[in-house]
Amino acid sequence: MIRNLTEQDKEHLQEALIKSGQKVTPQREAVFTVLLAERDHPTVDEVFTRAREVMPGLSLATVYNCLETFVGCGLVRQVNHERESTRYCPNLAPHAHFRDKDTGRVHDIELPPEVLKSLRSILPPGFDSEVIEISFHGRAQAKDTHSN
Amino acid sequence: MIRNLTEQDKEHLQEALIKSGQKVTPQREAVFTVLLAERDHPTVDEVFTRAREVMPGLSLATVYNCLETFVGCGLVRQVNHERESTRYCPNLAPHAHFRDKDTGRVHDIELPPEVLKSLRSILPPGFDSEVIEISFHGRAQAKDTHSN
DNA sequence: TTGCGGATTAGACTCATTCTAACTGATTAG
DNA sequence: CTAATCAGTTAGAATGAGTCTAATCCGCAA
Repeated sequence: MIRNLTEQDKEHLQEALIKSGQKVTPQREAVFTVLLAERDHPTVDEVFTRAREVMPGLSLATVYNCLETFVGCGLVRQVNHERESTRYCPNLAPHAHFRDKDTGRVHDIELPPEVLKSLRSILPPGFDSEVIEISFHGRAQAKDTHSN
Repeated sequence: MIRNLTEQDKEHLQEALIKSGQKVTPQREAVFTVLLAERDHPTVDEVFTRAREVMPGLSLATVYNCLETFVGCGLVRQVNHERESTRYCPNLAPHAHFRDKDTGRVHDIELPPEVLKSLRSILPPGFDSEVIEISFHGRAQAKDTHSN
C-alpha cells in the first residue's frame, strides 16, 4: 500500500525540486510517494495506476511530466531494457540492473567503485562518459530463503 | 558503397542460417551485405534504405524479419540506447558501446576479459546472467587527428 | 480583482515495431 | 508434368509507448 512520505523524503523532494526551479505540487508529491512506496522499478503505467488510487483525477500526461521532472532534478533514474517500457528507479547510488527473464522483475545490483573504475578505464583517450548503464539479463533464483 | 559479400562472409552467413534451420535467400544476403559494408550500427530504416539501393523491391517488414533471423542465428547483435530505434551490430566479440551525445554515433569499445569477469563477479549468488549490456553515453573527441 | 505563468488535463498525434493476410517461388508428392 | 506444401516475402493495418497541443486550472503578485 501507499504510505505517505516521511518528513525526510518530503524535504528531499522539495529541496530537489526547488533547487532546479520547479514547483512542489500535489501531483508531484503523489508520484514521488508511489516511487518510494514500492521500489520495484515500475513503468509509467504502473506508476499511473498506483497513483490514481490516491489521486483519482491524475492524468497519464502528468505522470510522464512528473517523472521527466524528477529525472531532470536527479531524483530518479530511468531504466531501459531492450525496447520495453521505460521504468523508474529512485535508487541514486551507482548500481547495475539485473532483468529476470522469467519474472520480468528488475533487481538493483550494487556496483563497487573499483568495478566502476575498471569500466571507465576501458574507454580510449578522448572518450568522456557521463553515464554508464550496465544491465544483466538472465535468471535469478527465488531469493525468499534468506541465505543459510 | 555496398560491395558484394566476400566468399568468406557468404559462407559465414550460409553456415549460420542453415545451422539454425533457416534458408539462404537473396533478401537475407542483401541485408547481411549492408550490415557488413558499413559497420556503423545502422537502424532498421537505415538498413532498409541502403538495401533498397541494391534490391528495390525489398520491403521494410522483410528487413525486420531478416534482422530478427540474424539475431536468432547469432550473426548480429541488437544495440539499444534509451528508447531510440534499435541498431544492429555485426561485431560478435564481447564489447561495450559508446554513444556520442553530439553525433549520435555509436562506437564499439573493446571489453577485456578481466573487466568482463569483474563485472560478473558483482552478481550475488543465485543470479545467472547470459547477457551483459554495457553502454556509455557522453562525448568523444573527433578522432581524425591520429594521436600526436 | 485582475493578470501572469507554470502545471495539469484530455485527447490527438507520432513513429518504431508487430501483426495479418495475401502472394511468391522453390521443393516434394502424386 | 501438375498439385500441394511451406517458408519467406510483401503491403498495409494495427499496436502501443511516448509526445504534443490547446484548453483549463491555480497560486501568486500587482
